[in-house]
Amino acid sequence: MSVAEITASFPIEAFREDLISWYKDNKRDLPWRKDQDPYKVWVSEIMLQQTRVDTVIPYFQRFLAQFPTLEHLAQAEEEKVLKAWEGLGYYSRVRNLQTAVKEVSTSYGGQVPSSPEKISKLKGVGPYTAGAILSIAYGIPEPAVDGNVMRVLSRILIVEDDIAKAKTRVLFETLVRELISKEDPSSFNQALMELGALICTPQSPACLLCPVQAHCRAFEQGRQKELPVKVKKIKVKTVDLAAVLLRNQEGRYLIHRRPSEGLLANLWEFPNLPVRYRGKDEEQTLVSFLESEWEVEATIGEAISRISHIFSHLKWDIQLFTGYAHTKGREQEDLRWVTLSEMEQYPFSVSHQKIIKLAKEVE
DNA sequence: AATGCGGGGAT
DNA sequence: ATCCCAGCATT
Repeated sequence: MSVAEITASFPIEAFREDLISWYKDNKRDLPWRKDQDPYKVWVSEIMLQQTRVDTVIPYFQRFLAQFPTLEHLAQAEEEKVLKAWEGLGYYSRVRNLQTAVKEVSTSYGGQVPSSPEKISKLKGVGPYTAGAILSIAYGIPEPAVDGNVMRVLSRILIVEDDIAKAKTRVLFETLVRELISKEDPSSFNQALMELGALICTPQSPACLLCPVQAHCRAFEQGRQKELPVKVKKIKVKTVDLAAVLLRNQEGRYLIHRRPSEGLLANLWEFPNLPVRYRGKDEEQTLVSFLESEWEVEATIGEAISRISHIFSHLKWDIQLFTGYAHTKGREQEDLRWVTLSEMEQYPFSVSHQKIIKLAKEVE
């Protein structure tokens, strides 16, 4: 959806007023809200990156006591600065902050720049932090889109783009440029974040207490819990497997039916097993496995292929061997010796279909 | 467009 | 356990 489509028929002015007046009445009394000193705003915004307000408060107070001005921080020993950050995490934040503060001291005469272009060049100042400092310290109507803002606006306007994607943040920045109060951009930006922190929370938003409930499309449709859309990134784990194309004297191949539950349930496959370390005697592991599992005596030949197969949540890396079976092994419902043409009747997963294809090429 | 980077609170 | 937090730099 385009920005124009999203904001069509949205009562921008009423939304602004309801949001900002709620903010002014309900905002928390936080230590970095005592004045608009750009240095203090800056420090607070860096500390608040991926870090909760309650965690930041004591760090902010100690840090400002120790480094009360930009010049104090610029001239401090890095080790002292790191010590002040100890336990807060993401330590590159504070090393970048000191680098940037030194830059401001030498290149800008100690004045934190007030243009988007210049402030964005400072180390550690990304799109969010730039907008936050510009709007809060200088009253400049720039968007400051963080996780709160994307959550709140995705619900109010029903934006279904995946907020994990980088370009979605750009979409929200464009939206905020339309919505933001030109009279009080500081309150507007902070109000969106405050709303996200206090009312429009991730799991169970307190819609009945929400000052902009009347403007919220998600609430109207009862969809607030579906938003924002965020595709969870699953760390794809690689599983190394050794498999064997096992042939007997009749030219038949051994296949096995997978368990009735779990991954690829009831599909057929070639004998295989996970190997802990790639290259560590897969052959002998296969021989032992075939013997103990199915009483098949086998000789493993050469590795003929490497098959990679990606699932949604894991990746198989299969090393395929040829093999010759001396015995038939235990008769089982889930174990069969079949010819290549008979094999066509059995369901295989794609990764094992790749093995069939290889078998046909070998024959 | 992904990934690494810290640590902790809420559910 | 999992999510997510006033994100950014690097690749």
